[in-house]
Amino acid sequence: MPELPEVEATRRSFAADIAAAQILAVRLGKPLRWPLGCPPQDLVGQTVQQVRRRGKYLLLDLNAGLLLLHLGMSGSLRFAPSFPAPGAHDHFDLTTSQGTLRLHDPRRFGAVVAAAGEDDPRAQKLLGGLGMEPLDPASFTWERFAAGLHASRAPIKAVLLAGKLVVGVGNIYASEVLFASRIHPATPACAIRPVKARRLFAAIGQVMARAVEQGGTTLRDFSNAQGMAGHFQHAVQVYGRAGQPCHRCGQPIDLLRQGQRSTYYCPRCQKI
DNA sequence: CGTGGCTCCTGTTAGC
DNA sequence: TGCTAACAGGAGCCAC
Repeated sequence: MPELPEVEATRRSFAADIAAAQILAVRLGKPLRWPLGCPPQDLVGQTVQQVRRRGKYLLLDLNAGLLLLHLGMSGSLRFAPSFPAPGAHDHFDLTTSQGTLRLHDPRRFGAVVAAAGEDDPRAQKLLGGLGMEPLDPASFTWERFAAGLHASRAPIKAVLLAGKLVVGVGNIYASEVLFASRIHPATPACAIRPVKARRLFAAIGQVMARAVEQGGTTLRDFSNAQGMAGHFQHAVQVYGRAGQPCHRCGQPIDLLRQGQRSTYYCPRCQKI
């Protein structure tokens, strides 16, 4: 579910509400992808200073540490004054003086990890190799992007998903930005012509920004921490549209599988 | 070292 | 209707 726009929409939907809140209790459900890494009691009494995002990770800055949250494939957060008893897929509750943050994650690919700070090896292991932030002009520059493309012979779709060059682009948005820039998903990154590379660079920034404005994409069940669905699914051009006509040329959208993931593209508009 | 494949887990859907 | 298999929005790890 959650790619950068969904994670950012989630962040914005509760960051102000939880700021300066004191942690009163921590409840863990079934194991997530990684263990929390400290006794839950160690978090009690700490204060949540702010909520940041790095790639698809949410970073809760505590007065004496850092809490990293990842929503994996099926995770979602909710922030509310109180909750009913936890259901089978509610695996983490952070009760604070200003409300409770609850992680719901049926597939449990998500994670909550405590670290001393961003330089803590536990945090570095997760954040260390991450690429540029597409919504941050200071980070996401054409020069670095072009150099990154030049350095890889892997299919551009795989390069986008890997998150080493640019973060936050998942399976939905990879299809969308490649369609927007008219690049075939299997094109080796280093073989993309400058004109198309320029278009891709621009499309990543624009599509991600637009999707955040729209509150993310709700294909099935995504909602932000206030329970509100996103709207970007109405702007989706190719993802999930196999067999339906291309919005640009009318040709049926096709689907190809790359590394167990499907990519949607227009065979006429997106040539290698 | 770069690259591609496998894997974790559970719910939903397509197909017989 | 019921069973089975394929597939799903992520990404670390392991072999080549």
